[in-house]
Amino acid sequence: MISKTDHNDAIEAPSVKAKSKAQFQQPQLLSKANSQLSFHESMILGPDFFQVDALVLAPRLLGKFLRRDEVVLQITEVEAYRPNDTACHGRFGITARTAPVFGPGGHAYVYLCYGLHTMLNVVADKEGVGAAVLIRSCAPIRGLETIQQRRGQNTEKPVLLTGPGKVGQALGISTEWSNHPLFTPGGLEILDGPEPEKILIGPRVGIEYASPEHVSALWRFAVAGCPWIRKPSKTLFFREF
DNA sequence: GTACTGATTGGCT
DNA sequence: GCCAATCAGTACC
Repeated sequence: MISKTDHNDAIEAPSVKAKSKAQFQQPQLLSKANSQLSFHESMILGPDFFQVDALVLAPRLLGKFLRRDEVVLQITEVEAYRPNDTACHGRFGITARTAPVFGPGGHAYVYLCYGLHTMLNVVADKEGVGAAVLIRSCAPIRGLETIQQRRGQNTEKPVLLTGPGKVGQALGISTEWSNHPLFTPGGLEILDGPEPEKILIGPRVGIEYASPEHVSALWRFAVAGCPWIRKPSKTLFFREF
């Protein structure tokens, strides 16, 4: 089920595919990018979109839009976390913190990392599975002033949301947003967006504690040729779809 | 109850 | 490249 949400721009179903080859702009061309990536024509993605294996959902989330009020971000880098994955928070089983991970796909899972950073995940797969996709990086599309205020940046600097902590900060979310549905209008939403032309894959970041096969698993996905990706990009390489 | 750690970031050398 | 910040969650006694 897909529903239209944008109250101001109630246009007919957009030709999302037609825009799918839209180029991702350099930071200094942000204003131009805004006019080209017409997120406002996009529709909210329904629960079915999310209720697939995290490895399937992760690359599909690239290019999609995250919206909270006036702030709109475009997803450029993600990581998949799966059941029986020694790097997944679900490995602890259902706890107060991880309960949303085991809920039905399409909800947010937000947790605090290092006591300071709020990390946004999109819960994947069916209820009870325990899978999620971490949103690692985003391109800012709308609400630059709000983002800069939240990040304490001056307006001269480009807004680079190249890391999960920065994404959470730009959206202004806290752990209270954990378990929030992403497929209902209002609050935090995920909207359809253009598919990236090429995708990079590589190993996930910061999970050295996991078992070797999970440390080396290529479950990190990023939009190729896009500046909003956490470095080092050496660990990422092309994957043709 | 206490101890340890982390899906990070930004500043300093 | 190195390291401190900062605290909820988990493990263990």
